[in-house]
Amino acid sequence: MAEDFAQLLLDRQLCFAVHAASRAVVRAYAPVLAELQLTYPQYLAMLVLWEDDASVVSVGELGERLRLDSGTLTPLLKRLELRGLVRRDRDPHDERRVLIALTATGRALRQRAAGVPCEMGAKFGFDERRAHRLKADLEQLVAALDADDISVRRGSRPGT
Amino acid sequence: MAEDFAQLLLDRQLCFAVHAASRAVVRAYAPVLAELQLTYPQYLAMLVLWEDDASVVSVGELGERLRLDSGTLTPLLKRLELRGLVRRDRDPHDERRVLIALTATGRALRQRAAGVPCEMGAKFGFDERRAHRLKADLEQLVAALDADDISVRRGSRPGT
DNA sequence: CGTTATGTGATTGTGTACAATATGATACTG
DNA sequence: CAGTATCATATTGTACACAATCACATAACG
Repeated sequence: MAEDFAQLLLDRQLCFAVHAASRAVVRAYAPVLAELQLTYPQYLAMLVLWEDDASVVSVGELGERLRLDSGTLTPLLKRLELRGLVRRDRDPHDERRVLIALTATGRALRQRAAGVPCEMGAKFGFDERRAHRLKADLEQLVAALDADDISVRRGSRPGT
Repeated sequence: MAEDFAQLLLDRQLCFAVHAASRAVVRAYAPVLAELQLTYPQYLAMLVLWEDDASVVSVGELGERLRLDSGTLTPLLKRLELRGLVRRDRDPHDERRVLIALTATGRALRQRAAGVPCEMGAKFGFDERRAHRLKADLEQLVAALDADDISVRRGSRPGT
Protein backbone atom coordinates (compact mmCIF):
# COMPACT_ATOMS: atom_id res chain seq x y z
CA MET A 1 0.00 0.00 0.00
CA ALA A 2 2.76 2.39 0.97
CA GLU A 3 4.67 1.31 -2.14
CA ASP A 4 1.69 2.12 -4.30
CA PHE A 5 1.59 5.63 -2.92
CA ALA A 6 5.31 6.01 -3.45
CA GLN A 7 4.65 5.14 -7.10
CA LEU A 8 2.08 7.90 -7.23
CA LEU A 9 5.07 10.21 -6.84
CA LEU A 10 7.41 8.29 -9.14
CA ASP A 11 4.69 7.98 -11.72
CA ARG A 12 4.54 11.71 -12.05
CA GLN A 13 8.08 11.65 -13.33
CA LEU A 14 8.02 10.13 -16.80
CA CYS A 15 4.49 10.92 -17.92
CA PHE A 16 4.73 14.45 -16.60
CA ALA A 17 8.16 14.93 -18.19
CA VAL A 18 6.75 14.00 -21.59
CA HIS A 19 3.80 16.32 -21.11
CA ALA A 20 5.90 19.27 -19.88
CA ALA A 21 8.48 18.79 -22.62
CA SER A 22 5.81 18.86 -25.29
CA ARG A 23 4.44 22.15 -24.02
CA ALA A 24 7.94 23.60 -23.66
CA VAL A 25 8.67 22.68 -27.29
CA VAL A 26 5.47 24.37 -28.50
CA ARG A 27 6.30 27.48 -26.43
CA ALA A 28 9.85 27.56 -27.81
CA TYR A 29 8.63 27.36 -31.42
CA ALA A 30 5.98 30.06 -30.93
CA PRO A 31 8.17 33.19 -31.27
CA VAL A 32 10.06 31.74 -34.26
CA LEU A 33 6.89 30.64 -36.05
CA ALA A 34 5.13 33.91 -35.26
CA GLU A 35 7.25 35.52 -38.00
CA LEU A 36 5.61 33.11 -40.45
CA GLN A 37 2.21 33.62 -38.76
CA LEU A 38 2.01 29.89 -38.09
CA THR A 39 1.15 27.98 -34.93
CA TYR A 40 3.14 24.85 -34.14
CA PRO A 41 0.49 22.34 -35.31
CA GLN A 42 -0.01 24.43 -38.46
CA TYR A 43 3.76 24.27 -39.00
CA LEU A 44 3.68 20.48 -38.67
CA ALA A 45 0.94 20.29 -41.29
CA MET A 46 2.92 22.55 -43.62
CA LEU A 47 6.02 20.35 -43.14
CA VAL A 48 4.09 17.38 -44.48
CA LEU A 49 2.82 19.37 -47.46
CA TRP A 50 6.29 20.74 -48.18
CA GLU A 51 7.82 17.26 -48.19
CA ASP A 52 6.51 16.34 -51.59
CA ASP A 53 6.36 18.77 -54.48
CA ALA A 54 3.07 17.25 -55.58
CA SER A 55 1.74 18.29 -52.17
CA VAL A 56 -1.76 16.90 -52.53
CA VAL A 57 -3.06 14.73 -49.72
CA SER A 58 -6.47 14.00 -48.26
CA VAL A 59 -7.36 15.19 -44.78
CA GLY A 60 -7.31 11.57 -43.65
CA GLU A 61 -3.79 10.94 -44.97
CA LEU A 62 -2.57 14.12 -43.28
CA GLY A 63 -4.16 12.99 -40.03
CA GLU A 64 -2.43 9.63 -40.30
CA ARG A 65 0.96 11.29 -40.75
CA LEU A 66 0.42 13.73 -37.87
CA ARG A 67 -1.64 11.32 -35.78
CA LEU A 68 -4.42 13.89 -35.51
CA ASP A 69 -8.11 13.38 -36.21
CA SER A 70 -10.32 15.34 -38.55
CA GLY A 71 -11.93 17.26 -35.72
CA THR A 72 -8.57 18.89 -35.09
CA LEU A 73 -7.42 19.18 -38.70
CA THR A 74 -10.57 20.56 -40.31
CA PRO A 75 -10.58 23.92 -38.46
CA LEU A 76 -6.76 24.11 -38.66
CA LEU A 77 -6.82 23.61 -42.43
CA LYS A 78 -9.66 26.11 -42.81
CA ARG A 79 -7.45 28.70 -41.13
CA LEU A 80 -4.59 27.86 -43.51
CA GLU A 81 -7.04 28.16 -46.41
CA LEU A 82 -8.19 31.58 -45.16
CA ARG A 83 -4.55 32.69 -45.18
CA GLY A 84 -4.23 31.46 -48.78
CA LEU A 85 -1.60 28.81 -48.01
CA VAL A 86 -3.65 25.79 -49.07
CA ARG A 87 -6.74 24.90 -51.09
CA ARG A 88 -9.41 22.43 -49.96
CA ASP A 89 -11.24 20.67 -52.80
CA ARG A 90 -13.39 17.57 -53.02
CA ASP A 91 -11.70 14.68 -54.77
CA PRO A 92 -13.55 14.44 -58.13
CA HIS A 93 -12.92 10.65 -58.14
CA ASP A 94 -14.27 10.19 -54.60
CA GLU A 95 -16.64 12.88 -53.48
CA ARG A 96 -16.18 11.92 -49.84
CA ARG A 97 -12.55 12.94 -49.69
CA VAL A 98 -11.29 16.51 -49.31
CA LEU A 99 -7.90 17.05 -50.90
CA ILE A 100 -5.45 19.57 -49.46
CA ALA A 101 -3.13 21.25 -51.97
CA LEU A 102 -0.44 23.88 -51.48
CA THR A 103 -1.02 27.21 -53.22
CA ALA A 104 1.85 29.18 -54.72
CA THR A 105 1.86 31.27 -51.53
CA GLY A 106 2.05 28.15 -49.40
CA ARG A 107 4.88 26.76 -51.48
CA ALA A 108 6.73 30.08 -51.28
CA LEU A 109 6.53 30.06 -47.47
CA ARG A 110 8.88 27.09 -47.52
CA GLN A 111 11.79 29.40 -48.36
CA ARG A 112 11.09 31.57 -45.34
CA ALA A 113 10.81 28.49 -43.11
CA ALA A 114 14.13 27.07 -44.26
CA GLY A 115 16.01 28.58 -41.34
CA VAL A 116 13.63 27.39 -38.64
CA PRO A 117 15.20 23.96 -38.00
CA CYS A 118 18.64 25.48 -37.50
CA GLU A 119 17.31 28.19 -35.18
CA MET A 120 15.39 25.64 -33.12
CA GLY A 121 18.28 23.19 -33.08
CA ALA A 122 20.35 25.86 -31.36
CA LYS A 123 17.65 26.28 -28.70
CA PHE A 124 17.50 22.53 -28.10
CA GLY A 125 21.26 22.34 -27.59
CA PHE A 126 21.33 18.56 -28.09
CA ASP A 127 24.11 16.88 -29.99
CA GLU A 128 22.99 14.70 -32.87
CA ARG A 129 23.60 11.39 -31.11
CA ARG A 130 21.57 12.30 -28.05
CA ALA A 131 18.77 13.82 -30.13
CA HIS A 132 18.61 10.59 -32.09
CA ARG A 133 18.48 8.51 -28.92
CA LEU A 134 15.70 10.65 -27.47
CA LYS A 135 13.72 10.42 -30.68
CA ALA A 136 14.13 6.63 -30.75
CA ASP A 137 13.00 6.33 -27.12
CA LEU A 138 9.94 8.49 -27.77
CA GLU A 139 9.01 6.54 -30.90
CA GLN A 140 9.23 3.27 -29.03
CA LEU A 141 6.99 4.72 -26.34
CA VAL A 142 4.40 5.75 -28.94
CA ALA A 143 4.62 2.32 -30.57
CA ALA A 144 4.05 0.60 -27.22
CA LEU A 145 1.06 2.80 -26.38
CA ASP A 146 -0.48 2.45 -29.84
CA ALA A 147 -0.10 -1.33 -29.77
CA ASP A 148 -2.00 -1.33 -26.50
CA ASP A 149 -4.65 0.86 -28.11
CA ILE A 150 -5.55 -1.61 -30.89
CA SER A 151 -8.02 -3.36 -28.61
CA VAL A 152 -9.89 -0.09 -28.25
CA ARG A 153 -9.88 0.76 -31.94
CA ARG A 154 -10.96 -2.66 -33.17
CA GLY A 155 -13.43 -3.16 -30.32
CA SER A 156 -11.98 -6.63 -29.64
CA ARG A 157 -12.49 -6.93 -25.92
CA PRO A 158 -10.06 -9.34 -24.26
CA GLY A 159 -12.48 -11.11 -21.90
CA THR A 160 -15.78 -11.76 -23.67
CA MET B 1 19.83 25.91 -49.71
CA ALA B 2 19.20 22.26 -50.49
CA GLU B 3 20.66 21.34 -47.09
CA ASP B 4 18.27 23.72 -45.38
CA PHE B 5 15.31 22.00 -47.01
CA ALA B 6 16.71 18.63 -46.02
CA GLN B 7 16.69 19.90 -42.44
CA LEU B 8 13.02 20.79 -42.82
CA LEU B 9 12.55 17.02 -42.99
CA LEU B 10 15.03 16.09 -40.26
CA ASP B 11 13.63 18.80 -38.03
CA ARG B 12 10.28 17.14 -38.04
CA GLN B 13 11.82 14.20 -36.28
CA LEU B 14 12.58 15.23 -32.71
CA CYS B 15 10.06 18.02 -32.17
CA PHE B 16 7.30 15.99 -33.72
CA ALA B 17 8.27 12.89 -31.74
CA VAL B 18 7.91 14.85 -28.48
CA HIS B 19 4.56 16.24 -29.56
CA ALA B 20 3.18 12.90 -30.74
CA ALA B 21 4.43 11.10 -27.62
CA SER B 22 2.72 13.60 -25.37
CA ARG B 23 -0.61 13.10 -27.07
CA ALA B 24 -0.16 9.32 -27.07
CA VAL B 25 0.47 9.43 -23.30
CA VAL B 26 -2.67 11.48 -22.68
CA ARG B 27 -4.69 9.09 -24.87
CA ALA B 28 -3.28 6.08 -23.01
CA TYR B 29 -4.19 7.52 -19.61
CA ALA B 30 -7.72 8.48 -20.66
CA PRO B 31 -9.44 5.05 -20.27
CA VAL B 32 -7.69 4.38 -16.94
CA LEU B 33 -8.50 7.82 -15.51
CA ALA B 34 -12.07 7.66 -16.79
CA GLU B 35 -12.81 5.26 -13.92
CA LEU B 36 -11.85 8.06 -11.54
CA GLN B 37 -13.69 10.62 -13.71
CA LEU B 38 -10.46 12.57 -14.11
CA THR B 39 -8.79 13.99 -17.19
CA TYR B 40 -5.02 13.75 -17.46
CA PRO B 41 -4.28 17.38 -16.47
CA GLN B 42 -6.75 17.03 -13.59
CA TYR B 43 -4.86 13.89 -12.52
CA LEU B 44 -1.57 15.81 -12.56
CA ALA B 45 -3.08 18.51 -10.34
CA MET B 46 -4.40 15.88 -7.92
CA LEU B 47 -0.95 14.22 -7.80
CA VAL B 48 0.53 17.47 -6.53
CA LEU B 49 -2.21 17.83 -3.91
CA TRP B 50 -1.84 14.19 -2.83
CA GLU B 51 1.91 14.57 -2.35
CA ASP B 52 1.64 16.44 0.92
CA ASP B 53 -0.96 15.64 3.54
CA ALA B 54 -1.35 19.33 4.31
CA SER B 55 -2.45 19.71 0.69
CA VAL B 56 -2.93 23.45 0.67
CA VAL B 57 -1.30 25.41 -2.14
CA SER B 58 -2.10 28.60 -3.99
CA VAL B 59 -3.09 28.52 -7.65
CA GLY B 60 0.24 30.16 -8.46
CA GLU B 61 2.28 27.51 -6.63
CA LEU B 62 0.33 24.77 -8.37
CA GLY B 63 0.98 26.40 -11.73
CA GLU B 64 4.70 26.58 -10.95
CA ARG B 65 4.82 22.88 -10.15
CA LEU B 66 2.85 21.90 -13.25
CA ARG B 67 4.22 24.69 -15.43
CA LEU B 68 0.69 25.79 -16.26
CA ASP B 69 -0.72 29.29 -16.04
CA SER B 70 -3.83 30.44 -14.22
CA GLY B 71 -5.86 30.65 -17.43
CA THR B 72 -5.57 26.87 -17.65
CA LEU B 73 -5.75 26.06 -13.95
CA THR B 74 -8.68 28.26 -12.90
CA PRO B 75 -11.37 26.47 -14.97
CA LEU B 76 -9.73 23.07 -14.28
CA LEU B 77 -9.83 23.69 -10.51
CA LYS B 78 -13.41 24.94 -10.71
CA ARG B 79 -14.38 21.63 -12.28
CA LEU B 80 -12.60 19.75 -9.48
CA GLU B 81 -14.43 21.96 -6.97
CA LEU B 82 -17.77 21.17 -8.62
CA ARG B 83 -16.99 17.47 -8.18
CA GLY B 84 -16.26 18.13 -4.50
CA LEU B 85 -12.60 17.07 -4.69
CA VAL B 86 -11.09 20.43 -3.70
CA ARG B 87 -12.07 23.69 -2.07
CA ARG B 88 -11.05 27.13 -3.36
CA ASP B 89 -10.78 29.83 -0.67
CA ARG B 90 -9.15 33.22 -0.50
CA ASP B 91 -6.09 33.32 1.70
CA PRO B 92 -7.24 35.30 4.80
CA HIS B 93 -3.68 36.60 5.23
CA ASP B 94 -3.43 37.76 1.61
CA GLU B 95 -6.72 38.39 -0.09
CA ARG B 96 -5.12 38.22 -3.53
CA ARG B 97 -4.27 34.54 -3.32
CA VAL B 98 -6.70 31.65 -3.79
CA LEU B 99 -5.77 28.55 -1.79
CA ILE B 100 -6.58 25.09 -3.08
CA ALA B 101 -7.29 22.45 -0.43
CA LEU B 102 -8.22 18.79 -0.73
CA THR B 103 -11.62 17.79 0.62
CA ALA B 104 -12.17 14.45 2.35
CA THR B 105 -13.54 13.15 -0.96
CA GLY B 106 -10.46 14.35 -2.80
CA ARG B 107 -8.18 12.74 -0.25
CA ALA B 108 -10.15 9.49 -0.45
CA LEU B 109 -9.72 9.37 -4.23
CA ARG B 110 -6.02 8.80 -3.64
CA GLN B 111 -6.77 5.22 -2.59
CA ARG B 112 -8.59 4.49 -5.84
CA ALA B 113 -5.73 6.06 -7.84
CA ALA B 114 -3.07 3.95 -6.15
CA GLY B 115 -3.10 1.35 -8.92
CA VAL B 116 -2.83 3.79 -11.81
CA PRO B 117 0.99 4.03 -11.94
CA CYS B 118 1.35 0.25 -12.09
CA GLU B 119 -1.32 -0.10 -14.78
CA MET B 120 0.28 2.65 -16.87
CA GLY B 121 3.79 1.31 -16.33
CA ALA B 122 2.67 -1.93 -17.96
CA LYS B 123 1.41 0.00 -20.97
CA PHE B 124 4.68 1.90 -21.29
CA GLY B 125 6.69 -1.30 -21.29
CA PHE B 126 9.94 0.51 -20.44
CA ASP B 127 12.46 -0.95 -18.05
CA GLU B 128 13.43 1.32 -15.19
CA ARG B 129 16.82 2.27 -16.57
CA ARG B 130 15.49 3.34 -19.94
CA ALA B 131 12.56 5.19 -18.38
CA HIS B 132 15.01 7.06 -16.20
CA ARG B 133 17.20 7.92 -19.17
CA LEU B 134 14.22 9.17 -21.19
CA LYS B 135 13.03 11.26 -18.27
CA ALA B 136 16.53 12.78 -17.84
CA ASP B 137 16.77 13.61 -21.54
CA LEU B 138 13.36 15.28 -21.49
CA GLU B 139 14.17 17.28 -18.38
CA GLN B 140 17.38 18.52 -19.93
CA LEU B 141 15.43 19.55 -23.01
CA VAL B 142 12.96 21.51 -20.90
CA ALA B 143 15.81 23.14 -18.98
CA ALA B 144 17.51 24.19 -22.22
CA LEU B 145 14.29 25.65 -23.64
CA ASP B 146 13.40 27.44 -20.40
CA ALA B 147 16.88 28.95 -20.11
CA ASP B 148 16.44 30.31 -23.61
CA ASP B 149 13.05 31.68 -22.58
CA ILE B 150 14.39 33.93 -19.81
CA SER B 151 15.15 36.66 -22.32
CA VAL B 152 11.47 36.66 -23.22
CA ARG B 153 10.22 36.70 -19.62
CA ARG B 154 12.59 39.40 -18.39
CA GLY B 155 12.28 41.44 -21.58
CA SER B 156 16.08 41.70 -21.85
CA ARG B 157 16.54 41.76 -25.57
CA PRO B 158 20.02 40.64 -26.68
CA GLY B 159 20.74 43.44 -29.13
CA THR B 160 19.53 46.71 -27.67
C1' DC C 1 -3.55 60.45 2.66
C1' DG C 2 -3.19 60.24 -2.54
C1' DT C 3 -0.18 58.24 -6.26
C1' DT C 4 2.21 54.86 -8.44
C1' DA C 5 4.25 50.25 -8.91
C1' DT C 6 3.88 45.53 -8.40
C1' DG C 7 1.87 41.21 -7.91
C1' DT C 8 -1.96 37.70 -7.97
C1' DG C 9 -5.71 35.75 -9.82
C1' DA C 10 -9.80 36.16 -13.08
C1' DT C 11 -11.51 36.95 -17.67
C1' DT C 12 -11.50 36.82 -22.63
C1' DG C 13 -10.24 35.22 -27.11
C1' DT C 14 -7.86 32.06 -30.23
C1' DG C 15 -6.34 27.60 -31.22
C1' DT C 16 -5.69 22.93 -30.56
C1' DA C 17 -7.28 17.91 -29.15
C1' DC C 18 -10.51 14.38 -29.22
C1' DA C 19 -15.04 11.74 -28.34
C1' DA C 20 -19.55 11.32 -30.08
C1' DT C 21 -22.52 12.00 -33.57
C1' DA C 22 -24.29 13.38 -38.12
C1' DT C 23 -24.04 13.43 -43.09
C1' DG C 24 -23.40 11.78 -47.36
C1' DA C 25 -21.08 8.73 -50.68
C1' DT C 26 -19.54 4.20 -52.06
C1' DA C 27 -19.69 -0.81 -51.79
C1' DC C 28 -21.98 -4.92 -50.90
C1' DT C 29 -26.03 -7.92 -50.72
C1' DG C 30 -30.04 -10.04 -52.21
C1' DC D 1 -32.54 -1.71 -57.85
C1' DA D 2 -33.73 -1.28 -52.70
C1' DG D 3 -31.52 -2.03 -48.29
C1' DT D 4 -27.60 -2.29 -45.49
C1' DA D 5 -22.93 -1.65 -44.20
C1' DT D 6 -18.97 0.91 -44.35
C1' DC D 7 -16.08 4.70 -44.99
C1' DA D 8 -14.45 9.76 -45.12
C1' DT D 9 -15.25 13.91 -43.53
C1' DA D 10 -17.97 17.51 -41.00
C1' DT D 11 -20.18 19.07 -36.82
C1' DT D 12 -20.83 19.57 -31.92
C1' DG D 13 -19.47 19.66 -27.22
C1' DT D 14 -16.02 19.40 -23.57
C1' DA D 15 -11.53 20.36 -22.00
C1' DC D 16 -7.01 22.01 -22.12
C1' DA D 17 -3.20 25.76 -23.22
C1' DC D 18 -1.66 30.22 -23.35
C1' DA D 19 -1.37 35.36 -24.64
C1' DA D 20 -3.42 39.58 -23.54
C1' DT D 21 -5.92 42.12 -20.61
C1' DC D 22 -8.58 43.36 -16.54
C1' DA D 23 -9.45 44.06 -11.63
C1' DC D 24 -8.14 44.39 -7.25
C1' DA D 25 -5.01 44.33 -3.27
C1' DT D 26 -0.73 45.28 -1.08
C1' DA D 27 3.39 48.04 -0.86
C1' DA D 28 6.29 52.00 -1.50
C1' DC D 29 6.80 56.81 -1.80
C1' DG D 30 5.99 61.65 -1.35
